[in-house]
Amino acid sequence: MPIDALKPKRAAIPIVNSASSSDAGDNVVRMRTACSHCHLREVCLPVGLNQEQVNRLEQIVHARRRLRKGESLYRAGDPFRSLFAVRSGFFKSRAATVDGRDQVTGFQMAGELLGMDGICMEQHTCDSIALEDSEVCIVPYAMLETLSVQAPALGHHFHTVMSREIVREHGVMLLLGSMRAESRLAAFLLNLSQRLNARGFSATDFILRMTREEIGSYIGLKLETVSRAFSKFQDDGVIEVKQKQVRILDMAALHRLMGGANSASNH
Amino acid sequence: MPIDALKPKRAAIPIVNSASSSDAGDNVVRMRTACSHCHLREVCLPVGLNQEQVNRLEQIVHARRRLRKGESLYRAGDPFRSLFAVRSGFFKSRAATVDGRDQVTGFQMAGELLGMDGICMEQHTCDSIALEDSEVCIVPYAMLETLSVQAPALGHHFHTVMSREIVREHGVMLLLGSMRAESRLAAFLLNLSQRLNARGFSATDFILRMTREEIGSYIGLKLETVSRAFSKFQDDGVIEVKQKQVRILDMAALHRLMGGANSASNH
DNA sequence: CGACCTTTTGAACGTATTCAACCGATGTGG
DNA sequence: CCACATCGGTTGAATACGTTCAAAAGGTCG
Repeated sequence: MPIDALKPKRAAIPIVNSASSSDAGDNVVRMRTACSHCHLREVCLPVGLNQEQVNRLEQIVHARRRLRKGESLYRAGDPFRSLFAVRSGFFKSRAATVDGRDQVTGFQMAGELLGMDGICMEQHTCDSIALEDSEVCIVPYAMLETLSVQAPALGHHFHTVMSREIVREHGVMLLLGSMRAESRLAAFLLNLSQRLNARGFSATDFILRMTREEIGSYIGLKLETVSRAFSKFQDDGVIEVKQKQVRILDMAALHRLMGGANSASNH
Repeated sequence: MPIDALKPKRAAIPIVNSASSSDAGDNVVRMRTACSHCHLREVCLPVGLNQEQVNRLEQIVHARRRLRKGESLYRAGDPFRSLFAVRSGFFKSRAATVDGRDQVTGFQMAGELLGMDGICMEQHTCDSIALEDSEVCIVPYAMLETLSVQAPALGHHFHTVMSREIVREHGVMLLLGSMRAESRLAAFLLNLSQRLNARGFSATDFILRMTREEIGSYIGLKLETVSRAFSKFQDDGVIEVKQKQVRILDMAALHRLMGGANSASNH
C-alpha cells in the first residue's frame, strides 16, 4: 500500500453545519447534534458521566465555532470566558514571553479541551491556533461552574481533565529536561500515534499537521535537528517519512529509541 | 552585613503543635489554629474567599502532618485521597518514567498546594519530598469536592489554583525548551526571589533548600553546569553565593541575563 | 574525628545549533 | 496554465555549548 493512501480506520462522521446564523457571531453556530450523540463522547468531556449528567452538559455546550487553517481561537491577553472542546481539526497552543521567546506548549486534537490556562488570570495566557480547518464546541466557563454545583460528577470530571493536563506537562518537562534529540522525536511520534489510535485512526500511518519547526518548538529542538532525526529514523528503517506523511514501520524500535540512553540516566 | 546573617523580614510565626495524638497517624495532628488565623492565608487556598467561605474551608482542613527532611509526603502510585497545603518548610516534586529517568518538576514553599497531579488517575503520579523539616495541612479531596458544591467560590478558587499550576508549567517548558544555561539559572533565581518576597522574606538574600543537582534536574542542566553558572554570576558581580546562601546584588542584571540571547530567538 | 556528600574547577568530548546552499511543494497572479 | 515567488524541508560543514570524566576542596553529620 502506498504511503499516500492514508485513511482513518473509521469513516469520519460528517459534521452537521447548523443552518441558523445565530446572534453569537460569524463563525459561531447553534448546535444541532449534542454531546450524547457526538462521535467524540468517548474521548471528550463527557467521559465518565452518566446520561443525565451528559444531558446537563449539553445544556451549556450550545454553540460551535469554525476556524480556518491559521486562524486563532484565542490569543494571550484575550478575556477568558469559555473553554473549547475540539470537535474536528487540529490546534497548537503557543506560549510567549515578554522578550519575544515563544514555544509550542501542546497540540490538541478532536475531543481535547482547550483554554484551561485562562482561568487563573481571567484571561488567556497563550495563543491557540488552528493548524487545519477546525471546529470547536464552546463551553462557557461560568455555566460550567454553575452546572458543576448541580451535577458534582461534572465538576469532578473537569478536575480530572485539568489534572491530566498537569500530568501531561510533567511528561513534556521530562522530555525537555533529560532526553536527547532522537528520543524526543520518538516520544513525540509515539504520543501522536497513541492519541490518533484512541480516536479510531491508524496508529502507524498518519499525517503530521504541523511543520518541522513547530515540532521542534514543542520538543525543544531546531527544525534542522528534527529533520535530521526524521531522516535517521528512516535510514534505520524505523519509520517511512515523506513530507508530512509518516508511517511507523517498527513500533518496538521507536519505543527503544524513546527510552534510549540520555544525559540524565548515566550515573 | 555578612551574607550569613540572613533573616526573614518578618519573624516566623511559631507553629502550634497540637497536643492530642489523634487517631489519624503518627505525624498527623488535629489542628488548633485554622485557616482564618493562619499567617499564610494571604498566599494559600483561602485567597479570594470571604469569611464565611474560609470558615467552610476550615471544616475540611482539620489535620496536619509533620515531615522530617528527606521524608516523602507521597510517592508515585500511592492512592490519591488528599491535597496538601504547605504550612512550613520546603518540598520538591519529582516525576519519573518507567526507564529510570526522573526529573524535579517543581519546588513548593509555604502556602502552595501539592498533589493535584493525583486527581486524574486517583493515584499520585509523582513523588513529593520534604527538603527540610516541614508541615502540611491535609485537604481531603472528597471533602473539597463536597464543599465546593456548597460554596462555589471555593470550587472556583480551586480551579484557579490548578490553572495557575498549568501556567507555571508552561513557563518551565519555555525555559527548558529555549533558554541557555545562564538564562535558566537566572530565571530560577528570580522566581525563587519573587515567591520568597511574596511571603515576607527578603527578595535578595535567601538560602537554597535544594542541591545543585536538584536545581539542575529542575532546569534541565547537569549539576556542574549549574555550579559554573553560579560562579560566573558571582564573578560578574550579579550575585554573591556561598554554598546554599545566595545574595542578589544586581537584580536588573539578573533580569537581563534571563532574557539574554538564546538559541530560539535569533532569527 | 572520620566518612560521606556536595560543590567547585579543569580539560576533553559530543551533540545540537548555526549558517548556508539547495530542493521540492505549494500557491498566486499574469 | 505556466512562471514565479514563497514556504517548508533536507543536507553539509563549522561552531558553540553543555556534558562527561576526573580530581580535589569544603561542608555536614554521624
